[in-house]
Amino acid sequence: MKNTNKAKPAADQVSELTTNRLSVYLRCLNLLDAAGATTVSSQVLAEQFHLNAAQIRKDLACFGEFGVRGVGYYVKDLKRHLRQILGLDRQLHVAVMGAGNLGLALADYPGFRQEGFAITALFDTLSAKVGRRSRGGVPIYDITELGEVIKRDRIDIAVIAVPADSAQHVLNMVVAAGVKAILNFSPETLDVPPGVKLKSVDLTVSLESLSFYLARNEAGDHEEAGDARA
Amino acid sequence: MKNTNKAKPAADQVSELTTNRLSVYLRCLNLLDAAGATTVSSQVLAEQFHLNAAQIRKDLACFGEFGVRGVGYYVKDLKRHLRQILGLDRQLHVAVMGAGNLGLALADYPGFRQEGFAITALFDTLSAKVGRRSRGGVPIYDITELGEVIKRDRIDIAVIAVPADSAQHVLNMVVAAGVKAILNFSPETLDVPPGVKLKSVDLTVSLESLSFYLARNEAGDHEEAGDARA
DNA sequence: TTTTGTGAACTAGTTCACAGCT
DNA sequence: AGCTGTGAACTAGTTCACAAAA
Repeated sequence: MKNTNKAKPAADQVSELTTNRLSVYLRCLNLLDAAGATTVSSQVLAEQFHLNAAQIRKDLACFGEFGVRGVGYYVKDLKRHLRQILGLDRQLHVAVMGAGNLGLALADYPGFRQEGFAITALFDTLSAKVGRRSRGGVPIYDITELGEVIKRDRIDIAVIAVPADSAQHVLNMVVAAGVKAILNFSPETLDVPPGVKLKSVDLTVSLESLSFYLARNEAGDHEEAGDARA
Repeated sequence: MKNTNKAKPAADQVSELTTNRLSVYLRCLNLLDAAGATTVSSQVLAEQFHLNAAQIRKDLACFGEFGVRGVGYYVKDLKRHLRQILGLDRQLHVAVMGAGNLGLALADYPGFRQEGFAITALFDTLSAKVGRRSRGGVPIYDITELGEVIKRDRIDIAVIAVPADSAQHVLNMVVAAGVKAILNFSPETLDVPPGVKLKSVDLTVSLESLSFYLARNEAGDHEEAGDARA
C-alpha cells in the first residue's frame, strides 16, 4: 500500500482548483521558511489564508504522504516537494507575445522571476519596437522570428498579450512552434489543439464581476451589506 | 408566479461562476450585434465558447425570462438586460493603486474603457511619479491625496497593483476612503471587512499551474498528451 | 417545429469526524 | 496528547431530458 516513492495512483486526475492552491501553499511555506519556522500544521496553514485544514491535507495527499502525525509538516521538506510537484525545480523559459503596455509589464513582472521563471523574449509586429528591449532588459523580436527564437531559447510557456483580434492567430503560431502551455490575457475564446494547455486570465470579466456586486448592493443598501439574507 | 418585472426571487444567491459567465455572454452578444444578428439561441451561443446550452439558460434564468420559445433571445434585448444586471448601464469610476509597470498598463488597458469603466486616477508614493500621467493620460496622485481624490472622482472600484508587502496597508486605506469593491493583483491573502468585495487575480498561480501541467506531461510523454488515462 | 425554462440526475468539490501514527 | 490521512456526509455546480410556449 505504501507508494513506491513516486506519485500516488490517482495523481493523474488532479483538479485545477487543487493545483492552484498548491501554488498558494508554496508561497506561504516560503514565508514560513524565511521566518524560521521548521514545522507547520495544516491547521495553522489554513488559518493564514481563509481555508479549511482538511482541504489542505487532501490536496497534499494527492501526491504522497508528506506529513508526520502529531507533528505536522516539515517546512523545508514540504517546500521542496511542492516545488517538485509544480515543476519549479528546473528553470522554465517564458516568451511574451505582444510588447504593448501589458506585454511589457508582464515581461518585467518580478513575481514571475521570483519562482524561477525566466522571461527571455518579447514579440511584436511593430518595427519601431523590434530590436529594442523592455525596461527590465527583455529583447523584443519580430514575430517572424518566432519559430527560430522559441527553439533557441527553449521556450516552455507563451504569454499572450496581443489585441483580441489577433489572439487566435498568434496562438496558432506559438503552437506550431511547439509550445505546449499558454497563458492568455486576451478577452477571446481561443481554440487549442489537444495536448496544449491554455489558461486564460480575463481582466474585463474580473472588473465586471465587481460591478455586478456593486449594482446588487446599492439596490439593497438598507440591508446590512455583505451577508444580507432573504 | 410571473415575476413582477424586476429580478427573480432567488437572485440574491447567484454564484460567482455564473456572474463571470454573464460577462462572457455579454461580450459575445456585442459581437453578434455588430455582425448584424437579431436573434441567437442558447445552442448557438454555447457552441461559440465551449459551453453547455442548458447552463446558459440557467444562468440567465436567475434574472428573468429573457428568451422567446421557438425563437431564442433577441440580441439587442438580451444585451441591454445583461448590461443592466452587471451594473454597466452607468459609468463606473476606477482608481489604480501603484503606478509601476503593471499599474500603468492596467490604467491604460483598452478593455476596461470599452465596457464603460472610467479609470480616472493612479496613486503612488514615489514623488518622481506624482504629478505625471500615464501614457493614456491618467493622472498620478500621491497616496496621501487618496481620500480627497476618491471622493472627488466618486471612485467605485480600486485596483491594487502595489508590491505584496504594502498591499494590505493600501487596501485598508481605500476601504477607509469608502471604496466597496477591490480588484487585487498582489500575491497576498488580504483581509477585507464585511460589505467590501475583493476579487484577486494571481498571476504567479496562473503561470505555476501551467508549469504543473508541463511537469506532468513530460513525465508521461509516451502517452498521447492531453487526455492520458491510468 | 423550434427553443426556452426547469425539475431531476449526475458530477465535482468541500467539510466533517475519526481511526491510526508518532 | 497532537496531528495526519481519509472514508463518509454534505454542498455546489453541471448536464440531461422534457413539458410548455411561440
